[in-house]
Amino acid sequence: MIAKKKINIYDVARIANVSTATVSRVLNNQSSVSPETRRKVQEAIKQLNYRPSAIARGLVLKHTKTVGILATDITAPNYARTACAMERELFQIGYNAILCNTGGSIENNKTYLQMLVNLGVCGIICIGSVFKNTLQETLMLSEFSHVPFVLSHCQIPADNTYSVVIDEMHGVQLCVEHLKEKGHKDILYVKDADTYSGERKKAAFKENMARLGLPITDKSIFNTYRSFEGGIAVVKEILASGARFSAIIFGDDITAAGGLFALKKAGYKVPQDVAIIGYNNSPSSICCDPQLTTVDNKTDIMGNLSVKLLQTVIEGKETTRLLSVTPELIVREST
Amino acid sequence: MIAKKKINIYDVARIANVSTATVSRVLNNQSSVSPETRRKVQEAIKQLNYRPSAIARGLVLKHTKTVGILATDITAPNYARTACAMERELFQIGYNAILCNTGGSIENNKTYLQMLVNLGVCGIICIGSVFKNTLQETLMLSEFSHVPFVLSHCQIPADNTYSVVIDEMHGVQLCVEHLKEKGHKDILYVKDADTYSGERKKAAFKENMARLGLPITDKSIFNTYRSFEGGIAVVKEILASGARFSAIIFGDDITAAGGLFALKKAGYKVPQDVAIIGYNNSPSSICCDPQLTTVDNKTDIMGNLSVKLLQTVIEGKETTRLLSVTPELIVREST
DNA sequence: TTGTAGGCGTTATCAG
DNA sequence: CTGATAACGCCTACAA
Repeated sequence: MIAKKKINIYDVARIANVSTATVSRVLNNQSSVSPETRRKVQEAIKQLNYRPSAIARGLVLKHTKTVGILATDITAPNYARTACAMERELFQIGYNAILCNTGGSIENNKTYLQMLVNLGVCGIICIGSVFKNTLQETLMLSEFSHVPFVLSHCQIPADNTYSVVIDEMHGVQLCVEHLKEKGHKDILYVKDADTYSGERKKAAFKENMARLGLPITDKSIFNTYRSFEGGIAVVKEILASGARFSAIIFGDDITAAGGLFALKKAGYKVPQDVAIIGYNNSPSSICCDPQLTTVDNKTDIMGNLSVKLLQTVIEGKETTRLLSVTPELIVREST
Repeated sequence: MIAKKKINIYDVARIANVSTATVSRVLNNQSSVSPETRRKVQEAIKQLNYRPSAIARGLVLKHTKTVGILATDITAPNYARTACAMERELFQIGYNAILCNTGGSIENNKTYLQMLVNLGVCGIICIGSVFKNTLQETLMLSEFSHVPFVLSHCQIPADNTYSVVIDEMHGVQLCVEHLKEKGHKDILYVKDADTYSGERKKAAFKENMARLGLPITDKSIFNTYRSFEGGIAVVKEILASGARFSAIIFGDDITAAGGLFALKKAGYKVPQDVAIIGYNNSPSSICCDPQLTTVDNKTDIMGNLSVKLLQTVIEGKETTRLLSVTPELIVREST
């Protein structure tokens, strides 16, 4: 196949017998062009199957119609769902999404940020509280001061950042309250992520246990890493520790699934002997037997709101700096 | 914060006391520049914290250093993992990935393709056989003929396409053989996707059943939609149909998980009464009780190879049009 | 309403 | 080895 020369605005102008300025006007549908001329131009465009180059346009406008989405790990179901929702929404309003999977290293984060800016993004959305540190130091750089940031699940004090967060402390509160209603007293919490959000959930656990007059000791909180194996490991640790418990809240469904596995192997019946709650309402939570009670993080809403927020900022309108979404407890068989 | 003027190549040239041409040379580290000059320029770059504009560069080079990744649904674990692997690999070799979640509509697909081309991508990777139809008709358009396509899980006859596929027929073969070894005769297959790949898996099932002398009737194959609910529904249908079976192969883990759920509710013991095999080795497969035997699709390898292939094509080197990867059976508790 | 022309930030071609 | 300078494709005053 012969590589045809890329058609440009001059070709269209020539065919339509007008100037490039006029073509540009109908492209960006400005008012000041007569219906007749407009028609001619549109015809030429269609005939040549012309598409304006986003790059050339970007060069003069100082930005391309794109926004960058930074996530540490698209493989995590709730990040994936959030990113998906954002992407969909962005597409609707005519933006391209550049989805980046940073892997979490602070060096990578910076590089990606730099790349995005060089590509002329109109804004950047970061999913997850992992970005707190990177952003904290990076956003001070003047090169980033002109691009608006929307942080999903994270807040930092900088002029050009806007946040939409989920009230995870409330999510944990729901868990504790639910378990108390079910008659549980000895509740354990498994923290499975060393992030800002992980800390907040843990804090919420302590707070609410205290508030409801439930016992909290130095054997009430255990740590592990977010994964099926991490869940197994922490349950072994719990069992070995001799801690009393009739219920465990895990930081994520996949960790809970591992924990459930280990508990069953150890001869415990769930929920009769011990109740279990996961977090994030992932596909895995429904595959467990018993199916996991969990907290839904409203990924779609988070995604949509993030994009809406960014849009109003890009358009220069006045808006709030912070939006907060309320999670929901999904009660299933494990409690 | 005062929005500082974006620093450009002229600023650097001025500070370093050379021409922009020279700056450009050190930027792209061409050989023909004296060590002393190079040093001066690099110093100026660092001093000003200068970053070349990818857009301006793109305008003259006719491409930005980016590649587009098209996927129908990042929410599906194995697409997510594949995309992740690609992204990582791409980043390594200095490319930006523009990850697009098309949702599967043929219209969307086209729009995305167009967007990517307008953004000056160096290549496009499509994940999934869903793109077969879109691409079939779209790639004939001359506007796409200059950009190389790498199709993951898909093949179409066009000059500028290269494929890396997984031998899914072999995957199904492994399932059937494994089941036969375990003494099963009455094996059912559940097709849960109306894609090219879905068809191939079904075909492979028939082929291998016949080859191994196992019975195949009009009640050997059932259809549903890929999801937990789809799995439940199809098992109900199977039960109602009166089909004989001692094992079921599902098109995906999540569907298998639903099927497992329904089977257990109906009083079947797995794997004693009926064996179950899933597909894709997703996190869900490990959360099931019993844990699912499944087929690993080698997402990392698929991702890496796709990128490597694209890279050699972009670099204009000679290469194969087709790469095939072999899946692996992961035997767990459900068989 | 329409056209002319300059500029956006790089790279690449040619001279020196 | 280095420096002018013309593209690249589009937008936008400024003029007509």
